[in-house]
Amino acid sequence: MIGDWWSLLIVRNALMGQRRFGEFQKSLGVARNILTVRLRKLVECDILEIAPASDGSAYQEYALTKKGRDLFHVLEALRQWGCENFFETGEATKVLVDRKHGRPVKKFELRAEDGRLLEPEETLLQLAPGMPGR
Amino acid sequence: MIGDWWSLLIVRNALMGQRRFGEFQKSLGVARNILTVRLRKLVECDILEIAPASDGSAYQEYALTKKGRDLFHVLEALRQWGCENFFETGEATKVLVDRKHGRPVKKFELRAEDGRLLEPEETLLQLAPGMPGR
DNA sequence: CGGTATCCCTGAAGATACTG
DNA sequence: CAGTATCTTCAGGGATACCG
Repeated sequence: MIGDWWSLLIVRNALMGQRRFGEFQKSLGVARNILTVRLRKLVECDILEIAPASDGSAYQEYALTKKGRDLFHVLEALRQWGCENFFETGEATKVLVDRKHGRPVKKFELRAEDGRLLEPEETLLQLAPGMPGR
Repeated sequence: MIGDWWSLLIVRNALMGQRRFGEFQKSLGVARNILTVRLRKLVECDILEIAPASDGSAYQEYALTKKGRDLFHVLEALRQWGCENFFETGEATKVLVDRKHGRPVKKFELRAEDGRLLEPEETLLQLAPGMPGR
């Protein structure tokens, strides 16, 4: 249900308060057709539910259900794992391996678009260009 | 690092005590070439490390590092999420949606190969045919 | 704004044969 | 037993055009 590229990121952003199609689309940079399918699947799985727009506009919103909010613990465990194991030494590096043979290619640091090295707490939101979840 | 189809399942099985190439291969049913690449990547990421075979055979084993063992918390959060949200009512169902449009196709139950309905604690090991992790 | 429909491409995974 | 090399398939994702 949440093993694909985007679903867990959508849930994460929903936990941060996002509710609208356009919010998810812009914050994640996901293609709109994909987002449509992911949102529908999450609704079908009872992780999100459709709610009337809170701002009175004609559109709908996507709200987390209990099952969806419960995923916080998974996200939090993942976040902690990342923080403890990749930032305690101060190095925010990412391992790159050759896709075919799994051999190391290079390691690079996670930097913001302005070149600044990212702090741990930022990396949940700001990821390297080309990675999902920006 | 662990977002692909197999890596987290390999770590899970490693947490259950598996250490050998062949053990992972048989228990997960993953293609051997893929397993090679995944194991190498996990080693490169410092989640697994290569150790001499404990049984004295000429081969090596894959042992979890601290970073790898720390993933237990992620797996455990995931397991609990699954148990609480999909088994508290007694129904072990899986949602199937159309890949292209995300619309519901059908729901089916998780059954063992003999047709018996699976208990929650079994589903971490026994998944429906066609799913990874068997 | 919030989608839907269509086309295309890539890369993840599988099958299979071979090897030390 | 534990891989490696090669080929193939296919689902996931992206781009784009269109719509109410």
